Amino acid sequence: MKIASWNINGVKARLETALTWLAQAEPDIVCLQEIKSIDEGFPSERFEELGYSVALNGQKGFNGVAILSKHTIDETRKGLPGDPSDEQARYLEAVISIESGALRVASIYLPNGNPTDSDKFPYKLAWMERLKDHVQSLLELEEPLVLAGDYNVIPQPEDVYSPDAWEGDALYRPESHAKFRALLNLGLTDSLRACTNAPNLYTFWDYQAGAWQKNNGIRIDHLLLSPQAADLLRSCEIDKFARSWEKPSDHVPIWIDLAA
DNA sequence: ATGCCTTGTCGCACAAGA
Repeated sequence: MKIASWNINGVKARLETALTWLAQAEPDIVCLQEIKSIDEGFPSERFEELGYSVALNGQKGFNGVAILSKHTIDETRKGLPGDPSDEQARYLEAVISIESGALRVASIYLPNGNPTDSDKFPYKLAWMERLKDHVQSLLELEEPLVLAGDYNVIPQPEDVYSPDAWEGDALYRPESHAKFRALLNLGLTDSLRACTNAPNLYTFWDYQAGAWQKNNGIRIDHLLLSPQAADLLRSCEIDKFARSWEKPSDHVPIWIDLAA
């Protein structure tokens, strides 16, 4: 069971690139972020032609998350509980039928939070608190759970080309680290770190300043697992090659293989 | 130094991203 996460930075601009990667990588389930489209504008047919069912939580112009699955999607949840006034489309959860039972998957686009002196930073921290509360309730189900997405958090110094350059940034602030650790401390496993402690493994390279050419990357896309999912983890890989393609997203796909 | 790209929006520049 191959499960991927990919911030595609616009589904319309990235459609052919995404289809090419899907045909080649053949993931069972894909969590997409930043589709930048309303549900009605999402080219679902193109993905259905490849055998995927599509679940969406779209938004006009910004944000927007999706889940593609070759297995049946039984139910979905759009948005995190805890703030009815939050209209940003950043969370989608699906229960997917697999041979061994049910697998719960979430596609997460955690707020960036910059600039940190604006209301965007407290929004990020509050969103992380809501995510933690919701995940805590999901863990009580004691089922395989995969929380996949763009977390906009650089977990550790070894996850960034130059920690000094990110000092003070919302992706690297102590408050962001504390919230991310609190989430992990519920009992989640960071898939990549369960498979390797190698430094300088990145999932994002800025379009600007030759970041890709200089390998000035950061690791901010993560697949976090419940204990029942972590027990099934076989491998975790980053498809770095996708960043060198024409018209690339600034993020690349990261995926896990589960023994399920 | 928030820019040096890239995307989407009814755009003829701008916000947002990270």
